[in-house]
Amino acid sequence: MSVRERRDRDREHRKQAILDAAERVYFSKGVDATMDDIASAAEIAKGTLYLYFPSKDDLWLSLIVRALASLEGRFRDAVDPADAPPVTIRRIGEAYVRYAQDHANMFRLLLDSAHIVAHSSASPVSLGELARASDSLWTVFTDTLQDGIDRGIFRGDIGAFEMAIIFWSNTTGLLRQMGVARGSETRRREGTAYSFERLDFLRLVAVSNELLLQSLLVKEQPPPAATP
Amino acid sequence: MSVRERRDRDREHRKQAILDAAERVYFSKGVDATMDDIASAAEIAKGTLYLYFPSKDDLWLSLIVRALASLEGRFRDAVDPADAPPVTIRRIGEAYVRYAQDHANMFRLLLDSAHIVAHSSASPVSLGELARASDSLWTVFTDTLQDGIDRGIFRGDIGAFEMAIIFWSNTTGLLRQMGVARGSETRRREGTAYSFERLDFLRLVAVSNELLLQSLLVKEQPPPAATP
Amino acid sequence: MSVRERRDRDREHRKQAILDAAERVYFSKGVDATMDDIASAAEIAKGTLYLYFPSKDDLWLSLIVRALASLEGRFRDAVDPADAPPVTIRRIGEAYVRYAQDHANMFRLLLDSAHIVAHSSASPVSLGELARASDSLWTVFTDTLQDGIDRGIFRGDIGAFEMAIIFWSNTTGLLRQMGVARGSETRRREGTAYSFERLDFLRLVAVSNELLLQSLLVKEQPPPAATP
Amino acid sequence: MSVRERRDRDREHRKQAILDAAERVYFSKGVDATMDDIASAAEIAKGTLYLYFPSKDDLWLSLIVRALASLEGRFRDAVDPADAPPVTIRRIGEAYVRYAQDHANMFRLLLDSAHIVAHSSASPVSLGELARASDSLWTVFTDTLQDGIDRGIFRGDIGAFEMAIIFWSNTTGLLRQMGVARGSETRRREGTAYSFERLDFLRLVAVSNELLLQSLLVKEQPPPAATP
DNA sequence: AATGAATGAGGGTTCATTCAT
DNA sequence: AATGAATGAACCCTCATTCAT
Repeated sequence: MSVRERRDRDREHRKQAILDAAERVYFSKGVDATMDDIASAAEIAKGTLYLYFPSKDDLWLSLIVRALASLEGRFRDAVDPADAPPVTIRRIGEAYVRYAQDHANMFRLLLDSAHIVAHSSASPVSLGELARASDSLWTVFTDTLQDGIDRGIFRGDIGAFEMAIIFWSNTTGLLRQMGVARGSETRRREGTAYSFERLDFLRLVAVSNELLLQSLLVKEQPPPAATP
Repeated sequence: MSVRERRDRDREHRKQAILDAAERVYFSKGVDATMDDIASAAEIAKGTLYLYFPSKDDLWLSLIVRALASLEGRFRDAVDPADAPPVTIRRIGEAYVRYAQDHANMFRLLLDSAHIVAHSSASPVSLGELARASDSLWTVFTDTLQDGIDRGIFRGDIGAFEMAIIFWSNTTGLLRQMGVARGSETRRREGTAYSFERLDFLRLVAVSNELLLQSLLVKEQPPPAATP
Repeated sequence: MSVRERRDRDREHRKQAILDAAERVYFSKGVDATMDDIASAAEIAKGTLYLYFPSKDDLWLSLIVRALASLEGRFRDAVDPADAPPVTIRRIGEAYVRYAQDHANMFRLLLDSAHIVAHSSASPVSLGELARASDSLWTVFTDTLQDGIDRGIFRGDIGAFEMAIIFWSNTTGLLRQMGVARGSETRRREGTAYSFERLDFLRLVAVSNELLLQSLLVKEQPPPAATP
Repeated sequence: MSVRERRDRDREHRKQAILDAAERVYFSKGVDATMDDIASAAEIAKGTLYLYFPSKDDLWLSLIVRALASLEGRFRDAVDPADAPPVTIRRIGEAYVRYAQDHANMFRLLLDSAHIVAHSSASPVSLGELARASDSLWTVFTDTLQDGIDRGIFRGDIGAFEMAIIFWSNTTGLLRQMGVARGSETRRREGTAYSFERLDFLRLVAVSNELLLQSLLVKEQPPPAATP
């Protein structure tokens, strides 16, 4: 049994090492990176890749799953049961932004993931893992929101999952634009009228999330007379 | 002179017909569609494509430009100078959502456009056209917002362009998730805990944009007499 | 009849104009020039080319024929019946060298002609014209040499045609090397030990032809006493 | 270490086998032979070619380099230090002619090489190898001539390299004409007045080289007593 | 388990030639 | 006669995947 476990652990180490290499390669070449690129970055033979991943698409998917898991870790670290739900939501939002900054390439991969998945012919197994990782990530978020609803802090007329999507989409949308802006900084050829790159996206994220958050709070009922 | 004009018009018709074909092909095969695919969809020889577009990348870019232009048309139709700025913003938002529904494939193309541009080696000419189309689109939006700021209806502490980005990112982020959900409806293999596809994204868009809008309005109504 | 003649002359003019264009294009692009290149240099439509030449190969062949004819003109101009054969031979040699200098591109074409002919699928008609032009050119040379042999000035143990080939090959070989050298001047990347380009090829031509010429002369038996 | 050596040797064998195939293909199709032609002649897949040569141009260049090296081998075999320089020059000339006869297709390749190089976009590495092979070949020739000059056997007023070029051009020019003649034998459609193909080119080479050689010898025999 | 040589199906692009106007 | 849009057969090269060692 121990032999079997040992083997499994070694195998897992190898897989992770390959994914590390794939991550580095993704950074410089994006999804167009070839299996040769990955193999040489991992310092193994190309054929060996196929001993650990059934296909290129599955390899990318595994990398996405890993990125989702690490993002989820950040989310979980941001959650403190002692905090009030709105505070936790802010913390998660900040954790997301920090992740996007700290792991710019993995964040880029997550942004690309829908695209990658859509064009991939990965195995059902990998797709299932992806779905599970994705669900698990959303859970952190929705649990907090649901808690807030249950405790009467957030409005009850919008579902927790709907709220989660609003926050997620807003933040991701902004961070994505930020990436586009970054890209255009270096690739720019002709001037455009608007300068994306001078905007302070991170402030925008904070501001817009705060706006959303305020709107989702149950308005503290002011003393009866005060309301018109 | 008439001959020349006639030829130009025919040529433009052909280009549009090719772009129509490319649009259909994009719908089924995405950016990985080949020139062969496009040619046969357009019912012309592959070589003919190169009489109208210098390269595959340029063809995609032209398609993106066309999509941006048609979206801009929708935006402009939604603008009525008689409306108050907040109303116009709502109208534009609704127009965007309708566009995403009516032209799902073109909307998907717009979502992919950053990705496409990033990986393209299109001619500077095409890239310039894209930049122009993009600017032109943003102008509709920012002009309205700026007008609202100037008239004291929107807060003055956030720039019109920043506001535009907030709205754009929020709406686009949600619509993108909606696309992901749609996609997973057909590709789904294993159940996920959350059912994206049952959400009413369009209501989410309306709700979240309304939240943002309310937060951007100048709250305090000046004393009645002060308003001209 | 006059109408017919007129038409023929016009047609010939057109052909020459096209060949002029082809010559210019050949100068800049070599044999890889496309029919589009030639058509646009000639300021006519591509299809029109096919009204004057049955194929691209035939067009190149016609150009070669024209180059041979013009070289032959130079040769004939160099011949003065009053001159002694050795003088004429020198004159022809000089004319050849001058032609190579004055019409570098046409000379290059002649050097390439064997290559072009070998890979061409030109019509028998064009090939026949080429053969005739080539024969005609050689005639100028061989007639002179034969005359010299008949008059006892040149050795009788080598045929006139053989002599012609010796001169031709020697001169052409040197001029060809000169072209290679020229080319390498601009294309050079790494130093080679020998510097072709510093050689005075034209002097080499003169020297080596003179050597050959001297060797072909019947040694004037010196009057026993007078010559040292 | 032995494994590595073994692999290197195998690899070299493969390269040579591919070049052998390319040589055969060149014989029948010239430079226009396609990679498909070469691959099927070598009985390997097309993609495999690219494991051994970075591009088609590089493959042709390698073939040229190999031809130059084998010609150089012939030259070196022809050189016997015991021979007097004029004898060595004759031997080299004969070796050249024999090479042109024994390896007609490789000789044709060498004749085409300037053309090929001019139109190639081969890697600097390949171009460098070509330059080195070319230099090395010329060295055999020029060393002998220089030796003759130093020993007072050849005239001192013409450089060794210039002499080499004279011989080379003369011989190559004749052999080239011979090739043209050969070619026309098979491709001939209409009779030409002169029958190249009946000429004894090899005798012409010998004769003309002898003429050149005689002219380069220092004529005046020093007074009998002075010679050692 | 690991290797890396070999495969071969495409993909984008070019261009000589044709043909309807 | 002249046009130039359209054709489609090639061509070079790439790269995910396989398989003998």
